[in-house]
Amino acid sequence: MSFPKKNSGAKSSADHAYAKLRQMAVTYQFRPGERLNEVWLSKQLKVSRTPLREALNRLTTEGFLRSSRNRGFYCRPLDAKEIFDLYEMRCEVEVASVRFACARATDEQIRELELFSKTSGKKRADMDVMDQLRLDEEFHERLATISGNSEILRILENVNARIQFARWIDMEGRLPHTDGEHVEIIDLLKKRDADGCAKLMRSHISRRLDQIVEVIKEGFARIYIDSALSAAAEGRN
Amino acid sequence: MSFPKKNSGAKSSADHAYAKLRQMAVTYQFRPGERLNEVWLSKQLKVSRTPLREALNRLTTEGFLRSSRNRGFYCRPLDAKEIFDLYEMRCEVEVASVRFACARATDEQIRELELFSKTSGKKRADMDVMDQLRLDEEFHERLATISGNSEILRILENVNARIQFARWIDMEGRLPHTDGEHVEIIDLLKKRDADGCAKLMRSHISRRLDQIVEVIKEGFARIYIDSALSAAAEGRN
DNA sequence: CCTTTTAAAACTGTATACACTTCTGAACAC
DNA sequence: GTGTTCAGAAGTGTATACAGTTTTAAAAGG
Repeated sequence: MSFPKKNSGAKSSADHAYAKLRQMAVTYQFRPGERLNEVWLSKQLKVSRTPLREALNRLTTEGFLRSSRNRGFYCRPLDAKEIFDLYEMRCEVEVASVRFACARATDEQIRELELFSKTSGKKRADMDVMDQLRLDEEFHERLATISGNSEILRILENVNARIQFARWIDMEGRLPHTDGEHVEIIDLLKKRDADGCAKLMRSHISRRLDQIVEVIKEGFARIYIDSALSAAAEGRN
Repeated sequence: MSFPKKNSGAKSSADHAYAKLRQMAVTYQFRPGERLNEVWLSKQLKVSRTPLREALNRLTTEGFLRSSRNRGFYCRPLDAKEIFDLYEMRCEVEVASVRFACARATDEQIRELELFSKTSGKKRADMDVMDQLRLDEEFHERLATISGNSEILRILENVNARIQFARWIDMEGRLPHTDGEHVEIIDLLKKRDADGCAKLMRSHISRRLDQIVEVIKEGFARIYIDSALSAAAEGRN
């Protein structure tokens, strides 16, 4: 019974293209619904169409792109309903995550999480919004890790990436009391208070759910106005 | 703003390969850890390696296969921990699903679900275990549909497929009182009793969670004994 | 015997060629 | 002007060729 060993560190063309395209898709550097030209992209990324299409296919099954027969790949729409569904999903996954962590994380693991939270709390002051957001994502993904359920982590990573743009819009200006809530969660984790954790997590996440339509509107403005400006600056169009 | 239209009905080579391979992977027609030879598979499925690899990649990101650089694709292991995580995940997703359905499904949608449940309850008697299992999956996926959250349905479809083999093993012999529980759920749905629904669903799903290790053992036996027999019958090996 | 070496075979990852579909825009009809 | 037709351009889906890696198995050495 020979199970093949894990991948080595070397990065294939397909992985390279995947990483780059994912970053672009997550941040809506493609406009919603925009068709992606494979030949053009393969020139940009300096890979041939075969590994490029591998990356595009992967991103499609992960929900970052869409595809249509004989019409290729295009950017996912910026859809309020979809973002709403993802927020709801995230809420449920996170509640489960923190409950399982209460039941299963070791004291050591909780201490590590606390250390991470404190360290990042200090760095936070001189960071831009996107970096702060990524720090928050990492906190929650570490929590999911110590929940002991790999599938929860898997889903959470996907959902977080797909709502990142909306959260980024939402966070700008209105700087969050994220840190305080993370401290509270850790305190309840230490006490192994699953119900308390769950309740706090639910309110933490679902608080801004009703703002989504507004956020999406602002999101469209960012995508179309910003990219129109930068396109003009680059002399395109 | 031109959003490309949805796919037509015609099936591409890649889709054909995907459907076939998914079926094989779900039911462990590949042995856990077994390497998949692309040239051999492409001959079997009568498609070239390009669409074949597209299908293999998709199945990998969906969790049905694994891959390793320069060593290609191989069957996912039959891993008790993974199945356990998936069962846990399913439980949380289903509880969320039925709660949302309580809050959002129309009376008409609930009636349709009830009709489906009654119809399939009658057919059940003269069906084999796998078909009964698929009927149960369809009930839960219809429920997820009327929960109104597309992401919940998306996850549930993936999880159900990935635990199908384990559930199939688990169901054989011990024929389930699934129908009765579905009726109960529908009754509580009609009363819009979200807490009742959630509680019932949780017990419905998590009941057999502690049996998983046994199920996996039996699963290995099926895979290796059955396929050894069929291989012998075919004169292979 | 068993281990090590190593050269050929097999296989994967990527590039490229080609067939078929969709898109574009000019010519034409009204 | 507006709408229609249709041929060429552009683009996607698939097959195939090729380069580099891994596997195999036979030979060599202990």
